[in-house]
Amino acid sequence: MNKNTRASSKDVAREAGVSQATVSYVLNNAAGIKVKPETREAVLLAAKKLNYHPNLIAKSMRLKKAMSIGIVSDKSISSFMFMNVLEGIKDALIPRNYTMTLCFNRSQEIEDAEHINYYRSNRIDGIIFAYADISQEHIDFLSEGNIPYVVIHTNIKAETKHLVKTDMSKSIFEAVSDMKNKREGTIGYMGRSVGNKDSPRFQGYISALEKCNLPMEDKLLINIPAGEENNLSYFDNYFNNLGYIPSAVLCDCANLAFSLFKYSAEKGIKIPQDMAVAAIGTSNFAPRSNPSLSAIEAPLYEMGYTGCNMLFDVMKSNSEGNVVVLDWKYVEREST
Amino acid sequence: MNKNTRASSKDVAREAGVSQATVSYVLNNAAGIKVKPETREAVLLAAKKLNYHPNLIAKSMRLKKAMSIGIVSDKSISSFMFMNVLEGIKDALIPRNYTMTLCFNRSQEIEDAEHINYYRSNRIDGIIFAYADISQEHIDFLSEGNIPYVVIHTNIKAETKHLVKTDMSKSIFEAVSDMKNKREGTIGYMGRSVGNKDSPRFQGYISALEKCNLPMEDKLLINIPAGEENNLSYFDNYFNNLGYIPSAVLCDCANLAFSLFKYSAEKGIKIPQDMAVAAIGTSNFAPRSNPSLSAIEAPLYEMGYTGCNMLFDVMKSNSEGNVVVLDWKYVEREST
DNA sequence: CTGAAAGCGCTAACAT
DNA sequence: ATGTTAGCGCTTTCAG
Repeated sequence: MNKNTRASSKDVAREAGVSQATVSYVLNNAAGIKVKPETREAVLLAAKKLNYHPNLIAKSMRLKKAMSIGIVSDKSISSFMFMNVLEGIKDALIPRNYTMTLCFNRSQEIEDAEHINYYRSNRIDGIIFAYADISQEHIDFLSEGNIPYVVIHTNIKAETKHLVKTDMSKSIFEAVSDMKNKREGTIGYMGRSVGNKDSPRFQGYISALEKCNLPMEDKLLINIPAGEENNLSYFDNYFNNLGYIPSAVLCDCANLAFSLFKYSAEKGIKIPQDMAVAAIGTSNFAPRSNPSLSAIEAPLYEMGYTGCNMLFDVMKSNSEGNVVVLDWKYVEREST
Repeated sequence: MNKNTRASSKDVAREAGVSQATVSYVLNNAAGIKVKPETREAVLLAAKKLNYHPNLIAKSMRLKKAMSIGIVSDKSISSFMFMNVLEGIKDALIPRNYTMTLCFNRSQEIEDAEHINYYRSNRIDGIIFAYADISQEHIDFLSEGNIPYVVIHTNIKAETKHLVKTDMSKSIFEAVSDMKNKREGTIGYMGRSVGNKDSPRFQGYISALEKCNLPMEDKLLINIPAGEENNLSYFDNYFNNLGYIPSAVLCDCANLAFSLFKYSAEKGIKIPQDMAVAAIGTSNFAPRSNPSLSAIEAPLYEMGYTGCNMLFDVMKSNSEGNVVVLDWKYVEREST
């Protein structure tokens, strides 16, 4: 394991009594090359005996590939989301024996950005922007420079040809109809997105109600501003104003639902018997709350996996462009 | 910028009318080598003209260094902490032109761990465990294998020779005496660590009280279990039981303090005029709350920076071992 | 002060 | 079916 005593493919060749080329053929399972079984065995044995690990820098050099991709993210991303996307990327990387190089985006100048530098100096073969804030200007720069990249984001403003984005309308519909099927009644909605024409969450709720032939009234809505998720008095107002307990409530983020759980426990409202609760949003706590939270969740892992595979397409064929839309998932748990 | 038309140092040499060696000397500011100013100029000009970026894979190969270090972390780490540690690592990496390779720790077998593989195949020169759960067995494996590593952690159980850890006692004392100096009275403590002999937070509070000659009573303490930070009824109990508003309260995590802010606002308790509040713990929200939160914070950036520099020592000299203890910092804001 | 040349460890024509 | 060999782009002795 000592750095200067590591075995090279030459050593393996000598040990196995074959040429270096044969070692390479065997160890890489080179396509279209036939190797006698006993030769193969000998090579494999020698490699094991010498504890041989191919030097990837040398391979990289020869192949003119960095065998690594750069990951650019945003400082503010939650680690839960980041890690899940990364897991997906990772699984797409493993079969290709690629690594992830973390890039920091500190410079204002695109030219000086770390990922650009890394690409130019052959340290990475392509770039994934995972939930990173990326400007149109930046994207254009990459396109013009022929730098392989993919953007993974749930709602990106800039126009880009290589994109993995998401759609939550189907899964909101799924959640709403699930709740409707389980108990007749009305379905309320709470959160910061109430009334917001541009919010896919709120709009998803509205059109789900329509499709399900459920009544839509202002009383069923309550706007709870960001940061007020833990303020239980909003719930008092909501139920007092409504005058009854609706059969279900959809929250536009998970924390709001957890807060509602607490309120309900205090008031003796049983979930899901008296009222079902579902949330739109991804949280690592959803499976562990009491009751566990049924939620409409971003396909984080798939976004990473798909995005990474897409990047390899771009790197290989210089793909013209590809926009993939992944559906969010309705994950049914105890609260509905 | 196109991959197959990138200029090499050979191209620069030809353009400048010098040899490849001279290009290398100039671009690396090779120590002990004198180059005529006009030659240097010519090289620099040619490099700029051809938009030359040295191929780091080739450099890596020649130098027999991967020029990257592996980062191993824990899935559960908060992104705020992770990112801050990473920033520190990054700043230690930049002057050395090193990159960060992200490692996932999925395998149960140490032998198969990604960072071990990466090291053996020359993809990384060393490993930083940043807030990662690492077993004694694992550390011993690294030591025996002579694999350069450093552990960065606030409280690690395993014994390790290359460690950056922290101490919060001084800064807790600082916070307590600051609050005492500002207003006479008693200083309470709340949180999950109350009564815990092994908690550096609670113990830090206890010994700070002693040093400051402040009274210590059970009534000044309240145990608020994890997950109950938003349950304001604990505060009711606390103040009712105590019978008065203490001059200050120390919370053992930031979220608890934010909750206390909310409670105080409802009850008309002015912070810091009626009661000062400080917290032990790192939160990105502390500077932005209302009032902003005085807090005892982990030196995240410094931990990363110090740990990374330490790793380079290990890689260079095979350092025998080094344990650095960094102090937490008392950051005074509006709430005290 | 600068150049020629070797060589890092690997892969892939090409030759046998 | 396997071996020979050139060469990826760089750094660095060694010569001049």
